[in-house]
Amino acid sequence: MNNRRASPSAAGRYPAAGGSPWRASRERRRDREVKREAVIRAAARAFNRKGYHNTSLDDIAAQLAVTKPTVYYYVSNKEQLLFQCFLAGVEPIRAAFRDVRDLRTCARERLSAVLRHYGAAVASEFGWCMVRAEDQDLPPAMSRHIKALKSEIDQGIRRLIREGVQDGSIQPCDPKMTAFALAGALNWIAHWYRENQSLTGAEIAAAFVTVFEGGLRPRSAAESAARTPARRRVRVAR
Amino acid sequence: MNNRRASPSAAGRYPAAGGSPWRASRERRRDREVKREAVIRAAARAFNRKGYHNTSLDDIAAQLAVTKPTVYYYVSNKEQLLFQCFLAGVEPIRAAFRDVRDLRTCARERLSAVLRHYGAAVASEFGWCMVRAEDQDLPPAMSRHIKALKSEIDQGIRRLIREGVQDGSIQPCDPKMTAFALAGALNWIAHWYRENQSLTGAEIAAAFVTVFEGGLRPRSAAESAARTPARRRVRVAR
DNA sequence: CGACTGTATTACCCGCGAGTAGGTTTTCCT
DNA sequence: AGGAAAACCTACTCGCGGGTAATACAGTCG
Repeated sequence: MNNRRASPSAAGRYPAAGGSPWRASRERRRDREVKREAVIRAAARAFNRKGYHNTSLDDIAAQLAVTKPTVYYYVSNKEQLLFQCFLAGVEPIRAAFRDVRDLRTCARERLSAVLRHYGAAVASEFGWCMVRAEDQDLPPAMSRHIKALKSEIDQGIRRLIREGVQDGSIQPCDPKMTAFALAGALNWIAHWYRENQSLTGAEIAAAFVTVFEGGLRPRSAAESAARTPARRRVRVAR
Repeated sequence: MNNRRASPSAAGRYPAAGGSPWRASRERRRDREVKREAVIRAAARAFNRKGYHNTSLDDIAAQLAVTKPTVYYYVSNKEQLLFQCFLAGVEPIRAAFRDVRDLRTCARERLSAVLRHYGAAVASEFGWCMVRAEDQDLPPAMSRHIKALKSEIDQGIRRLIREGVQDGSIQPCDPKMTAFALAGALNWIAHWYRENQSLTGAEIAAAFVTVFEGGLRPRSAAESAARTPARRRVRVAR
């Protein structure tokens, strides 16, 4: 009765699937790339739902209404599969950095733009894989590659922060720690966000950016008042 | 040559261990609780290093210089082990909420205090387990328990935020999103922090709190200047 | 039509690791 | 001393899941 891991279809049965290039019509056409991408996407969704280790290749195959060897026909192994999901996840973020490079706005605004795209990417179907692809699960070569890409993004954020401090659009701060805080908050979205939620990834990212930019401490007029807050009643009820 | 998962000692060999109640001297004394806690701690460290699924009970046993059945003598199964690590991880956070409850300072300062403890807990040896214990890896009962505790903490943060907005010590904001952002940034520490790093968990948490409180946008005098930043040279070199 | 290529399947192998049965040694108690 | 209980070990079982060998079928091209 404990089916938190294996889907009931794990071994043997291969039931109907969602939207896949195979579906009911038993066409055996020649759209290699399309099908390969469908495999990656199905894997990403499964990893997202149940985690990498709790997802078998049988599960993924079942999602697509095919058998396990078919999956292996399109991808060499499970690690490769995770790796591809990762790449699909980071690409939009790298694109965000490129898009923002030529903007003439202050660094803080460029950073905000990147963070919004970042957040949207993390909430995407590849978000889980991008954010949580553990290097311990992958062979050294892939692990290095992933680390390099992650580092590139981290450095990009730090640089924008440094530029912001220089052009005066960002409060002086430690770029490293600040980058960790920002990226961490956004990465964590992958842990709790599920599709068909009230907010889209972009909206969440926007809300986060507002928090980051403004900070918790009130600004301007209200500030001095808050410095000496009303003596609070200890042990508030409820 | 690919030893990213299995330690060389996985099957058969049980080499010497670090600090454990067993060590070389073959004492078979009656300190049940001490040893049980040692098992939990060893598991936490292993999970932290290699992840839950890449850690076998043989690994944990080897860390303690005992055999797998000995581990089972102190804990019923692997899931229970992860669960215990989780509990050990959350407890300090719950304590932080209790400690702060009677403070007479403004809500923002109470929140900051909680967040500092929170960050320190995440960077502790149980941090990984607390933060990343996936409900998909655990039986429904444990999963529910974990979710309840996590929710309790989330609600605690939201409440402090609401109180802060009310007493004027925190900028008006959406408590839910703000709580997610704060907790996310701190939780993420578990992904990159390793012991014997330059900063302690508490220091990192303090740095984060500073970022959160102040926000990215400059305050006071500098602010108006930053509103119309110097036209930046597009395509900055390097 | 028949051979060839690309696509998918059935039916397997096999190792790893969770979990256990049952025996052995140590310590404690009377 | 001697027996019971606690602590620990050797030596297994067994299923899950990654991966593969061999095969069947479907289009395509000569």
